[in-house]
Amino acid sequence: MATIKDIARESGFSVGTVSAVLNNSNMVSDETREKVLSVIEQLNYTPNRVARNLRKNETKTIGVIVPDITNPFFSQIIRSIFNIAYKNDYLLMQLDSNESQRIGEDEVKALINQRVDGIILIGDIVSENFLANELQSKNIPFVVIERDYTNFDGPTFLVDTVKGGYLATKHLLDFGYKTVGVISGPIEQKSFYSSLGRLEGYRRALNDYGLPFDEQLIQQSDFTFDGGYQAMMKFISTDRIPRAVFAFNDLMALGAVEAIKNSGLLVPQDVAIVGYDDIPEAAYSFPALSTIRLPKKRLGEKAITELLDILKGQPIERKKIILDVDLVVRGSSGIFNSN
Amino acid sequence: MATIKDIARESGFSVGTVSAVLNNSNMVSDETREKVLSVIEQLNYTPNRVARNLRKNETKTIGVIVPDITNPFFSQIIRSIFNIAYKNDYLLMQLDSNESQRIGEDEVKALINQRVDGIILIGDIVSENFLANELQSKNIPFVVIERDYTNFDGPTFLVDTVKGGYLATKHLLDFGYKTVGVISGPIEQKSFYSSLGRLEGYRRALNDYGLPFDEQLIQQSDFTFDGGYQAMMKFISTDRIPRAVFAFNDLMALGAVEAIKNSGLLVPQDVAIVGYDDIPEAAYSFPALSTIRLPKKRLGEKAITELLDILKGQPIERKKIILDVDLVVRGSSGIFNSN
DNA sequence: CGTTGTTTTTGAAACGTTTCAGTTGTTGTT
DNA sequence: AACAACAACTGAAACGTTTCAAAAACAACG
Repeated sequence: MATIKDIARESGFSVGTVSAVLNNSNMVSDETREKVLSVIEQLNYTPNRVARNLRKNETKTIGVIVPDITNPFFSQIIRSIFNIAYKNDYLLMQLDSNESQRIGEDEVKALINQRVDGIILIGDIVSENFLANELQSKNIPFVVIERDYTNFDGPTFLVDTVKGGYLATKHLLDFGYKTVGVISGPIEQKSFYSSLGRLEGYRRALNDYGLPFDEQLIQQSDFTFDGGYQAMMKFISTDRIPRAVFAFNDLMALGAVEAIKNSGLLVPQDVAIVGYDDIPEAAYSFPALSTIRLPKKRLGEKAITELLDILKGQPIERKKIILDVDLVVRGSSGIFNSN
Repeated sequence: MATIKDIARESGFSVGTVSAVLNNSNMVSDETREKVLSVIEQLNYTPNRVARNLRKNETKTIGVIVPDITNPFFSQIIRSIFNIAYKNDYLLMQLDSNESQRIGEDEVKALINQRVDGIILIGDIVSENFLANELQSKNIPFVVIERDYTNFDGPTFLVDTVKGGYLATKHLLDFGYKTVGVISGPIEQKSFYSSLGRLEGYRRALNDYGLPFDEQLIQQSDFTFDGGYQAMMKFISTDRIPRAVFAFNDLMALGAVEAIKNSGLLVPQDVAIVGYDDIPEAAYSFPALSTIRLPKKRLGEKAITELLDILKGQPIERKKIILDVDLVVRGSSGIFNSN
């Protein structure tokens, strides 16, 4: 492959001049520029990014890690990140942590070795400690999406999960249901944005309607289809099946619907269901799933825009951005009133 | 960040020796190795990949381009590629061509500038010409998945689309249906693997059952949910609605199901449906969709394995690998017999 | 026709590695 | 004690750019 030296030799100018042409420096005469460009054309030369990267100490590359690239929720975020990055002449190095923190931390190290210019962590990729020691203290530019680290106050992009929980619950209560079952994800401190927040919203809605919080109505599950199925089955095996159920993600909601159907019951006539995430499946399932829609695209856009700003040298603002959510009403929550 | 020179200075050895330690050369004494490693540990040194890349003229990076990263079909392939690449110390540079050949070709150029070690093209990313002039003639190592270029006989990984079409059609014919409608994608030469092949399988099945091919029963569409909906509506507005329909992908099949339901008809009682791809939605929809399953994971694994072999210096075999498909029977094709 | 100022071009250093010919040190053999 | 053989280490070149001080070329002026 032709190098800048070949261009210099063939065109009769020095490498410095050729480089100036390549970088549109205005310190080069039009005549020279023409000549150099024509030789470049002729030799089909394209600059070696690796060499440039070494010299400029930047790679025009951003690392992105998600827990599961197969999950449409993440791939939609990634797509919006990619589009903006690409427009700004950045490419994405994209890794999948397989939902494992160990792998995730390994991957962050690999990205640092590669000298990516910045990193975007989506979801639960690394531990608080790792974040502090390997990322913050080493001054690696990075932003976080959909994970709220207690001791990190840098750029974080979240979604109003409490409001989401509130909206979903209120929607069901508005039909007149007096008890609303919950199929939650794992409940631990670190998962505030996936479970605790939604649960808080649920409590507030109950409270606003003067209804009591009943521990019995909470089934803890694991965010999978099967998990949702099992959890719903537990409800069904009970003497008092909740007539309305709020599942903390769509996959579990779909599992719950399946369980209801298999038990000879109808959605929403016997049990009304609301999910969370608005994955594409929600629209195709039958009955189509009422759910909470997150601004996935905007989440990605905000995050990459912020990261690019940081890379441009803008000081890092300590901030957590919380985006709004809304309710999407479809068939699964129906209009049946229990009064 | 510490460099190899810092390690050399601190440990009292030369850069050459430090480098030898880093590369596990056996030309260094155990004692020296220990000392060097301890300094590395102490200074928290990690080698700069960019510099190494420049010197070794390799980047340990593979570029992957898909038409739409949001499509689970592609993201599943990518995941299997990623896993194997990562195990072999390669990272993925992943781009999305937005279904546009112009963008796809642009992206390939960007990857070449970045000096990725190899490229994987999934689906219809670049034109035949571009493939020949920018990839083949420049000796860039690459493999192709799910696109059959007529003039390219290098490593290509396909799926037996004719068999897929045959299986889907035969499945419907086995219920006793005498006419099977088709909702195809765009029919053009380049799209052999998406439409023409399936159509060929369809014809063969009809033929085996002594049934005539009827042009009227083919609705050309565009692989989207809406397209499937519209196409089915056209069938329905006809005097003779086909009692069985084979849609060339699951998205169109789901759209068709929606159209049928909205017309007050039932699946599969009134119209039986078979799709193609086996996307996750197929399992969650109601009724769950019978479809043709492609070995997505194996497709990715075979492709990346081959590419890695090429990068290891193995001669490029001129070959097209065609993987097998199978039929997944679910509710949408039912067991209703029209006899 | 010198002087000054401005524009354009040059040449070499630098980025952080790997590689390899050459040097030094050690051990063994005669 | 001289030499050979081998092991361990060194030092500098090389990878292909960008950057920048310095040189060269040109223009304008008195």
